[in-house]
Amino acid sequence: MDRLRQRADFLAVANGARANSPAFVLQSRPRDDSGPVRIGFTVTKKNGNAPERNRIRRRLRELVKRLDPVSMQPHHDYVLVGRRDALSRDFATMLDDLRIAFTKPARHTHKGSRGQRPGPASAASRKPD
RNA sequence: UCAGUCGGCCGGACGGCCGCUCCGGCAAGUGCCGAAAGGCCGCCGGGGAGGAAAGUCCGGGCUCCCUUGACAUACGGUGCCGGAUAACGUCCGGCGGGGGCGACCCCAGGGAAAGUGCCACAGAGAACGAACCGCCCUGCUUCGCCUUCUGGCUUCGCAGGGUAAGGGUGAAAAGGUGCGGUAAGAGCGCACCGCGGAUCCGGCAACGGAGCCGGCAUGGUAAACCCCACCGGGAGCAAAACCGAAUAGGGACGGCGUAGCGGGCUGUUCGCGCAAGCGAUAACGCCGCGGGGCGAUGUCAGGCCCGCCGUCCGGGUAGGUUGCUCGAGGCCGUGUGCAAACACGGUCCCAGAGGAAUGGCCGUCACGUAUCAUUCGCGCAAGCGGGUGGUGCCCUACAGAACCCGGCUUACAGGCCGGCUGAUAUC
Repeated sequence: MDRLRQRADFLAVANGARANSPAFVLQSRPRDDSGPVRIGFTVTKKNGNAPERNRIRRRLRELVKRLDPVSMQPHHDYVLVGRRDALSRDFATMLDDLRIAFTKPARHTHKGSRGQRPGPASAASRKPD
């Protein structure tokens, strides 16, 4: 799994499918080549000052690390857009949110319709595998 | 002990699991990604946010541009004196003014006799120095009284003059206080204070002190214009250097071909001319007796230009690499200096990311805080202070390096240390 670094890649993914969650928005886009899954992170300035933005990005990155790689579609690009709730939301709950978000845009990949499914509010803490 | 003041320091600790990034060493398929430049992959060891990394307000280094090297002008900045420094608007030590019992704190602190402007309201008057109420004198008139006198005292008013003591206005009223003086007054005279001048003494200087002289003349405002002195070329690491595609476009050479196809422009007639062209012309052809209609925003032939393939050259973009961390560097010691700081010696290498690493999730402890229980001391009591334990909260404030230094400013939970001052108590 690679990181997304070029600005052009971010712009391309931003036009793809979306899945919303209280702590983040997941954007995705299939690629033509057979490269690995790539993922990038975006936290805008309206989410807080620099230490808070750093913390949001680090928690999101840790979520992706903990997630089983199987749940992601092969040769797709993903972008996680952070929200302010990512600072305080329970980590195990966010992990469930992300797992659900990854299953969602697989059905609507081509239409680009924004699937909207908030994660379960009270999630039992699950073992992160 | 309490209150205060100044300065310095810290800004959670330990552990577990899983990671990120850089450096060094070893290993390394000629492996993977990419057209290339270039990048990625293993193991071991080590480093990895701050006192403000922030605001981007000053000063530098460095890079490029321009030449401006100097002077002048414009613009901007600085503004008591001396020192420190690469430099500064910073720092240190003094001076002057103001505040505080004091330690100590604050100061946009050059020039108002170069010039211009402004000084609201109130007030008579606010700057080529002012008489509103007063006070005083003289003349005239008038009321009353005393009287021997052409005299004296007194009341009202008018006119002329003197006056800055008193009242009133104001942020500020023309030196202040006292004594003398006077019709009443006034630096009119004198003493002290203030102000100004030159002299002398101390100090590198800002400035301070002394006696002498001057009778006071220059009100405030320069964070109003201005004057004086000093300083300043511009842009900034997204600077800049190197490598460098795809695609489009530029140039050179070669190949194929000089034919066909596609696109664009030209396209009438007559005369002269070999032609290039020049001149004339709506003037041509057909139908029609004619008016008129059609050919015609047309077409053929011909001419000119562009388009193919390959190699190379040069410029630019995406992208990549460098710049990128050894520095006016940190720590320790010695010396000089009141100090800021400087010199010498020793020692250490201490973040280098680039959609941006330095972390995520937990556990234990400490700290803080809220509440409950219990206990101790003081007290009649209400209550106050302290200890222990449980639980909850915050599980930490302000805040994230972005080329690098020196400063300034601003933000900051909580805590530690030291100097000094005042008050109280005790000896």
